Formats: sequence, structure tokens, C-alpha cells
Amino acid sequence: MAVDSRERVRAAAVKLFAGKGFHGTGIRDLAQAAKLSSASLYHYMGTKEELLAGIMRESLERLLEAATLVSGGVADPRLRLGNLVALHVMTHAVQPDETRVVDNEVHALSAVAKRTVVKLRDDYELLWAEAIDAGIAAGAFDTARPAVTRLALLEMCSGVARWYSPRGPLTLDQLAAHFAELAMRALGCAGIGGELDLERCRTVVSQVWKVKLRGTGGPGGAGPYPD
Amino acid sequence: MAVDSRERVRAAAVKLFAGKGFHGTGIRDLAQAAKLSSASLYHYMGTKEELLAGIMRESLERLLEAATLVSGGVADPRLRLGNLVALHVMTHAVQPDETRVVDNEVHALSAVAKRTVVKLRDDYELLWAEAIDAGIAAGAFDTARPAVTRLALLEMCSGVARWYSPRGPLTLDQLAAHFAELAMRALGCAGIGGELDLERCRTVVSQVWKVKLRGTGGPGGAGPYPD
Amino acid sequence: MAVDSRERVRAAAVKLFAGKGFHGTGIRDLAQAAKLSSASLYHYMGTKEELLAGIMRESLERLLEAATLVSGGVADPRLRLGNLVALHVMTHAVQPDETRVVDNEVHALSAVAKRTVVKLRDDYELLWAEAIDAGIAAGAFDTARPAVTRLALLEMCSGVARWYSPRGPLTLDQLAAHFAELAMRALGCAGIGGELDLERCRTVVSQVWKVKLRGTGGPGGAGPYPD
Amino acid sequence: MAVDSRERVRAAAVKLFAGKGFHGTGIRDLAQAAKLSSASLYHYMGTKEELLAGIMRESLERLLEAATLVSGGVADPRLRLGNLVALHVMTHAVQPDETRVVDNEVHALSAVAKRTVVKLRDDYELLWAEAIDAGIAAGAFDTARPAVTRLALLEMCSGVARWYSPRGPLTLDQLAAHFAELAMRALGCAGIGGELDLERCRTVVSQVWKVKLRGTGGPGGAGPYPD
DNA sequence: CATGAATGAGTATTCATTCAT
DNA sequence: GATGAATGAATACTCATTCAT
Repeated sequence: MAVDSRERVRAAAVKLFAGKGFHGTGIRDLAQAAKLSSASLYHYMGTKEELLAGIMRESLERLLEAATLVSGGVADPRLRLGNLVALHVMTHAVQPDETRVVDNEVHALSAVAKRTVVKLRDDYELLWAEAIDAGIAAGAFDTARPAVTRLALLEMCSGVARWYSPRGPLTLDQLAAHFAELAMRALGCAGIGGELDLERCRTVVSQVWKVKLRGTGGPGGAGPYPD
Repeated sequence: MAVDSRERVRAAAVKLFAGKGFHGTGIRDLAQAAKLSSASLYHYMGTKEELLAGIMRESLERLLEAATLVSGGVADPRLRLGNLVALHVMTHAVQPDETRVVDNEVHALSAVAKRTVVKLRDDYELLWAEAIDAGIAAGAFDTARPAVTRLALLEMCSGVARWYSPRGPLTLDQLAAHFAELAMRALGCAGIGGELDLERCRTVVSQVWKVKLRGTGGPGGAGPYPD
Repeated sequence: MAVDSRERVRAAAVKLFAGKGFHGTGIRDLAQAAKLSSASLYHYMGTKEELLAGIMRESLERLLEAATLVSGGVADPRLRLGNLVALHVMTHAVQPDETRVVDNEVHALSAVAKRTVVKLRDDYELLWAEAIDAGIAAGAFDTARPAVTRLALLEMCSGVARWYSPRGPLTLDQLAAHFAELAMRALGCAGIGGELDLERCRTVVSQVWKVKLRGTGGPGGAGPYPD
Repeated sequence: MAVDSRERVRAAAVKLFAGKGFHGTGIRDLAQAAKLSSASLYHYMGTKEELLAGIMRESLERLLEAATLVSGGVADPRLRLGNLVALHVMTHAVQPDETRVVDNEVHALSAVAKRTVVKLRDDYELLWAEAIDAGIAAGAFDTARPAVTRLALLEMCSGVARWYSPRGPLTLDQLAAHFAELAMRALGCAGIGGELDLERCRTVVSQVWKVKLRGTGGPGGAGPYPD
């Protein structure tokens, strides 16, 4: 029961912070969404800001762990980056609320908490940077401004959280593959889509976030974006 | 004096809404930033929400006008999209606060205001969609999922507002050219950078936003992002 | 405790609204009078206007119920009106704050609440109108302008709330009897004072308003009005 | 022009204070109704409270003067009181806003201003008291509680300001005559309506308030109260 | 004569948080 | 574990009033 409540609070916070922003979400909103009184809320959380910080830290830790799992030991920089892109896109598609909170609510953090979060984010981006640099060093990638390109690709992939719908025409794998292809093109590198380990990415996302995924299952109907 | 104050309020709101979010910005913050008492603020604005809505509407109207100016009458879809990309990137680089407010604070709008803003955004995106569709129809572009690619590119370009610094190593033109190149690659289309009318984009941004631009001037020193 | 506070808030509101008017009473005044912080006030009320509307509605419902109790089943229109007058006067003497709020603060109500209150007031006045009309039809009453006379009598009786003091020389019964006599004279009808059921009126007032009445007890000393 | 504005302010204040109460009327409401900016308002008034006090004092002075004019030198107490009643009713019918402000907004006055106003009110009521006492002494009036009866009659007559409409079926003279009759009945004194000097009352009201009256002209159509 | 600009103090209401039960 | 009660501080916004122009 306690665990249940704790999770309900966490889940409510993620959804509300994503939808209305940290400052736009009141403690009463949280209580209502978690089916608890606002006083009871405080059995399961510290302050509202600690709740936010916990969500962000945990989300980034999961992303970082997942990224390590899908990129570690992959020698080919192209595949390494491809997996990173696929994972990032899948994560943002499957957990849009968590990722939007991470991406949009840093400003609401205290200086101390911000430091932690920014550090995690930097560690994560380093994986991308290393893959890109390695690809350039190996002559596989071609881009005049690696850092700019990295930022461009990260933003492109993070944007998925803002528009992807699981009820749309794309499966997770199709989505991830398309973005991996876009990334490779951006880096001047012909399609290696067939060699991506999408299943591994899916499995990792599923494990790290403890969610079930519909896998490669077909589309679920007309979504909010046309194709 | 009145005009001055009105503009100070608007400018303060843009900066604060961008930095701390609409709900994170108090009327006292606004007053302090505008060097006015909180009561005096109300000589120059309606409600706080109307202030936000005004900023968003005006920003989108300017973007839409600018986009029409740089894309209208450009027959080649590649050049048309290239100009749209360059303009979008320049706008987000030059006016990062306005564009971040537009991109991040829609949730704070009332239903009525939201409708207006979403309509403007849709009109704007239509210009991109038409250029991409025309490019595909003409055989110039190659992408399996035009709509997904469009969203990916838009997010990629909008992200510029989150990290670009005018004090960094890239000039506006270099930035815009790089993103145009990324877009063309994403659409499977060889570099046409040389034919982009970057000067026209710069002029339009400058006029529409009534700001002076450093033009193609060299880099200003080390920025917050490495290259 | 909760009930206590709720009642304290209601009682404070009645007294203050009566004395200084709705708009003249601040939320801080209410809080102070209810011995609560202004924030705590909101545990026991909705908005300030809902508090007012609740007071007015409840007061009118009680008055209407009481009037029905003392006039229902009384065949003789003279006695029926006499009882209505006695009840009205007693109510205004015993609950001057509630009745003054009802009589003076309608303008502070929102359109919706106003409708409800006016409807109740109309229902109540209908009892008077019916008794007067019946008395005329029966030849017991004689007045050229029944509607005008009704309004005149109502205002005359309501005025009691503005000047009567329980510490004055008149008991409730004496007051009520005097006004019943005035009403009968106004309707050209010889004194029937002896037949009025003042005790029933007193009992009904006492029950409906849940107050103890000194009954027919003698005067308590010199009051604010001379006799 | 100045005089015009001053009168517009006064007129606006009377109407608004009567309709929404002193505390319910903002300085901006006054400015709008007087077609002036809120700053300009202060060319024609002191503080808002002084404006109210001025209105109340002046209204009471006019009423007192008028009452003196219609009752002075009238030997018969029945006629004297009859004239006072007729004048009071006419005044409340013709100037409902002024009289309602006087009757309802005393609580908004400062202690000093309240003293003046209460003194004037007492002086005025003394005229009624003297007439009633004289009538009793002369054996013309019969009432057990002269003071209570006086208060009852005053409230009855003042109520006219709350419901009379000049567009209703009663002319001023009919209204005044009816109330004089009610008063006489209340005082146990047969009809002396025919001897009332209604024309004199009308003239005095007209002069004192500087208004034109439709005189005894017929009814203007269906009004808000039936007869 | 008229007003836009300005504001300190105030408005009603909500905030996140604590605590006794 | 759960919550009704409570509140100091904050919220967005309005008040009556002044004054320079």
C-alpha cells in the first residue's frame, strides 16, 4: 500500500509536471491526482522541489544506464551512435512525461540539485560526443561542426517526446530506425539501419523503465500526425 | 516615457518567461525587472496571461511574416526549404527568449488564446510541409516519412534557442548554413548551401524583429559550447 | 471544533455584513472576528460571495418555512396576516443582522445567486399578498391599493431590524402585537390582537432559528428609543 | 463646464452609491459614469468619503428645509403630520437614489461626519415626533406607543424609495395620499385626505430639489408592481 | 482644465507545509 | 498510515490618491 501510494505520487507528479510545469502544478493537484489528501502526500515525499529533483535525477540515471548498456562494447562508432539515437528516441517516445520534465524543468531546480542534474546530462552527452568524435576519427562521419551537429541531433531526437503518439502509424522500431537514418545522413554516412540492434534497445528501455512495450507490433490506427 | 515603460515590461516578460517559465515568474519579478511598481505594471498590460498571449501571438506573427517573405516566390523547393531553415535558425538564435516562450509556454494559455496560437503555429508549419512535399514531388527530396522528418527538422532547428550564444565561435550565417546543410542531408539532397540567400534571411529577421544584426561578422570568442 | 469554527465564521459574517455591508467587510475583518487566520477561513467557506449567498438563502428559507408554519391552515385572513406580521416583526427583532443582510445586500450578489434569492423573497411575499387578497375578498380588509399597502406594511415591519433593541422597554410580544394592530388599522379592520397566536409565532421563530427567546418576559430597561 | 462636471460627478456618485453601495463603488466607476478620468475627478471633489458625506448632508438639509416649509404654521397636528408624510413619500419617490444613500450608507461615514448626519436626521424626526405628540395631546391621535408608531411610519414611508417607479400606475399625488391615509389609520384617525395640501408638497419638493415634476399627471403605463 | 503615469497599501484568494489526532 | 485543521507568506490584481505635465 505504502509502495503503491509512493508510486502513485511519483506518477502523478511526472504527468502533472510534464503537462503544466513544476510551477504550474500545485500540491493540491498532486494530491488529487494521487488520490490522497495534501497532508498525506508528505508521507511519500519531501518538499515539492525534492520530488522534482528526485524525478529528474532518477530519469537521467536510467537514461545514462540504458545508454551505457546499448553503447558499451560496440566498436563501430556508427553503430554506437545509431544505438544511442535509437535508445534516446525510444525513451522519449515511451516516457514522454519523464523526458519532458527533464528537458524543460531544470530552471525550477535549486542550485544544488541543478548541479547534479547538469552533471548527469553532461555525462550522458559525453557518450554521444565520444561516438561522434570516434566516427570522425575513423573517417566514417563527415561534419564540419561536430559539436553543433551533436546538439542539433540531440534536440531533434528529444523533440520526439513533444509529438510522438503510440496511437500513431509508426511503431517504436520504425520511429527509431527513421531517426537513426536521419542521424547517419546528417553525419554523411550511408544507411546502416539494418545493423542496428533495435531489439536490444527495446529490451533495455523496457528493463530500465520497468515498462512493457508492444515491441514491433503494427500501428494502432490514425495518429495525431499524418504521414 | 510611456512607450519606454511598455517596452520595458514586454522585454522583462519575455526574458523572465523564457528563463523561469510563466508560472515561475511573479508579478513582482516583472515589476522589478521593468523598474516599476507592481501596481504601475498594470498601466501597460492587461492580465499576466494576456501579456503572455500577446508575446506569443506577436512572435508567431512575425515568424510567419518573415517565413512568407523568404519563401514566397522561390520556385526551387530545395531553396525554399533551405531559406525556411535558415530563417528559423536565425530567428531562434537572435530571439531565443521569444522563441522559447512560444515553444514552451503554450500550456499556460487559456483555451481561447491557445487556439489562436496553435493556428498560427499550424500556418507556419504548413510552409515547411509544402516545401517538403514539393521537393518530394519534384524528386529532389528523398525521405520515407515526410511528416516525421518535418517534425524532426523543426525540433532540431528550434533547439538552437536553447544553446546558441552570439558570443560563441559561429556567426549567424555559419550557423544557418550548417543547419540548412543538415536539413538537406536529412532529405537526401546534396549540398546547395552556396545558393541560399542568407543575406535576405538576415535582412528579413532584422526588419521583422527590429533588431540590428552583426551580420556575417567573425566570431566573438569562446562560447558556452565547444567545437 | 470544526463545527465551532464554521459557525463562528458564519456568525462573524452575519454581524459584519449587517454592520458594515458586504463590500465594507474585508476578509481580514472576518478572520479576526472568527478568531482565525484569513487562510484558515477558507476551510469553512467558499468565496466571500458564496458565504453571503449562503447566509441570504438560508435566512430566507427559514423565514419562508416559519411563515408557512404560522399561516398555514389559518382560515381567517385577518388572523393569517396578523400571524405573518407578528412573525415577520419577531424575526426582524430577534435576528436583525440576518434580516438586514437579506434586505440590504442583494446588490452584492452575482446574477445567479440573485435569482435564487429574489425567487425566495417573491415566494415569501406571496403569502402576504394572498392573505391580503383573501381579506379583501372576504370583506374584512378595506384598502384602495392592496399591492401598495402590502409593500408599505412589509417595509414598516422590516424596519424593526434597524431600531429594535431587546434591552428596550418592549417585549417581543408587545412589539409584535403593536405591529399587528398597525397592520390591521392600515387595512381598515378593527383590532383582533387578542386572537393572535403570539406564542406559536415565538415558538416557531425559536425553533427555526434555533435560538432561545426570553418569551414574554418583562422589559430589560431603557433602550435606544424612547417611549 | 466646471459646474457641469461637478454636477455630473455628484449625480454619478448618487446613482452608484445607491445602486452598489459606497464600498461597492470604485473611483473608476465614478470616473466612467461622470465621463472624466479618475484624476480629473479630484478637481470636483475631496476624498470619496467627503463626497458621500456631502451628498448625505445636503440631502438631509433639503429634506429638513422642505419639511419645515410644509409643516411650519400648520396648526392642526393631523394636517401637519399628513403633510410631513406626503412630503417624505414624495421625496423618496422622486429622489430614490439620494434617499437610499442617506438611509443605507451611514455606516460608511467617519465618526465626525456621522455625527452631523445623525444630528440632521434627529432634527428631522423631531418634526414628526412633535406632530404626533401634539395630535395625541389634542386627542386626535390614538396610539399606545407613539415612538414605536413613529418609527414604524418612518420606515414604511422610506421604503417607497425601494420600490416606487414613476412608470407605474400611481401618480405622486395618489401615492402620497395613500400613505397619508395609512398613517392616519395607524394613528386611529379618520380620513382627512381631502384637506392635505399635496400641491404645496409637490411644489416644495420641486423647488428644494430643483427638479420638474409631472405633477398630478396620469399614470404612465404598467409598472413593476401590480395593483 | 485635464490626464497619463505612478504608487503604497490594500483586495480576495491560494500557496506549500506542519502538526495534532 | 491518513487527514482535518491551521497558517505565514505568497499570489495576481485593484484601491484611492497624488502629481508633473
